[in-house]
Amino acid sequence: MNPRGDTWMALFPPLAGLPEAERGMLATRAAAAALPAGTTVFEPQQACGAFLFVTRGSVRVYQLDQDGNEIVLYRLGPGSICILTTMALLAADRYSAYAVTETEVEAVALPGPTFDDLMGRSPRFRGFVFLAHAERMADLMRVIQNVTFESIESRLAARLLALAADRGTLSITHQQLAAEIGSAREVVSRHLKAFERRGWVSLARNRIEVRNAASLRGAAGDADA
Amino acid sequence: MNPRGDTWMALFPPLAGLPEAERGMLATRAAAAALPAGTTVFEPQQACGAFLFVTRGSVRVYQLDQDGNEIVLYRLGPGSICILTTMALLAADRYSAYAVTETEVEAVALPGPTFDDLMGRSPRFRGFVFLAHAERMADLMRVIQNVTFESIESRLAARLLALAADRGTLSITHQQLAAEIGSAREVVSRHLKAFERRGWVSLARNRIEVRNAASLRGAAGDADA
DNA sequence: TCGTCACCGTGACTTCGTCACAGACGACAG
DNA sequence: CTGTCGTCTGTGACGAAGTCACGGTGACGA
Repeated sequence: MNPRGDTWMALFPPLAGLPEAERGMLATRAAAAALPAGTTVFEPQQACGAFLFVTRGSVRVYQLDQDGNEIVLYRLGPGSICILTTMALLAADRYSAYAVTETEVEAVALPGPTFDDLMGRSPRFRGFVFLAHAERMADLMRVIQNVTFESIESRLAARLLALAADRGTLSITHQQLAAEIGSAREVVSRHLKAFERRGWVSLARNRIEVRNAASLRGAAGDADA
Repeated sequence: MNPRGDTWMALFPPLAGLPEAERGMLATRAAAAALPAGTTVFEPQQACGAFLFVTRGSVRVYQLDQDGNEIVLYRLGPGSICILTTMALLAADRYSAYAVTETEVEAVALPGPTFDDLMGRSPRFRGFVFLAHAERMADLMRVIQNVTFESIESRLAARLLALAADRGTLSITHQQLAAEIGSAREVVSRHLKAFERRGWVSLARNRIEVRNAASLRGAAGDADA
């Protein structure tokens, strides 16, 4: 049923301490699923009825307003669970958030009843779920901190570094970058141009190369934490 | 032990469906507490070790940056639970949020072990807790939506209406109002002056009177949702 | 009555968001 | 190879919002 056995559990350190019986439940009741890049995983007024463990790839969760403005709230990678579907599952509430796969994503789905069973049976599993909720809550609070108190320049620098990771170069448009930090394309373009003039990055269509990460880190300051 | 018996549970509709045994646990294990106005309930690096039901009064939860800038995240009133302490209790995570009582507050505290016991025992109680988490998460997403996409004027109008409720007048400084919406005092002062010129409010030291709620509602637009 | 202190008003300036529009690049068909 | 087309990027102009500096003013106690 699960093509990779229960090895996916290794991606979730808090699950390591679960008793064998509960690991067995996870292994036998969970079903793996693969989603191509660009799949809409979640949007308002429509919920997926399972508890999802992400085992590979990346899911971007973002907010939209009615004019199409966008801001990225957080990303889910291997080892994360989708808290929006959990909320929708258990609290029947509705959010104004969207989630889309950025790459091909593999996830393990736990049926609602099994999830609830585990929540009742296992203090450790409860701790795991609460921890995940706490992390997402912290993500949202970080976003609020950034948009409210940090300058565009520092947020942009921080986000460039985060997205480039150690690859040093990234394929992204200015429009997408603006959506990352909840700003406007023109504003991002101007700041990138300024970064380029200072020799911190090189710009080309759809491509940004980080040339001086140290300076960017300095400009990032406290942004993103 | 609990001076008001278990009548406080009536404030939490989702608890109504709990079996008698679980209501009994809540009634006998929970302890009431009263906090004077201005008490710091929560701040980073320091957690209170219990699960809190607010039964009277109002708690303001807000974020600070290092320069003293402030933004209100949400309020807890009668019928709300304090999710930050829950998180701290179960996930041992730390937040950059502060919580302070705005009025005298009465709360019912459930010891950690009893909370965990109930979480394991009662699917309904789990649903209740998840619903509370979902509501706070929705609050944070609303804050993000507002600070990112809404104008100061609409946010200010919306917040004036929310704070004035139906009393029509409120005692608050421009500085506090700025903290409500995460802006600066001067900006708020200027917009209030504009509102006054339009006859929507009257201003005095420490006092704002709403004179034309309909116009304010119009200006609020989609802010606060 | 006189400081003192918090609160409020205002001008000047910077940063950011919005609008309009002009180039520039890449993919692709003919 | 070349023209076309859609997307991406650059830029000026302007309004909205944040920052800084400073002055006025009302409440309140010494």
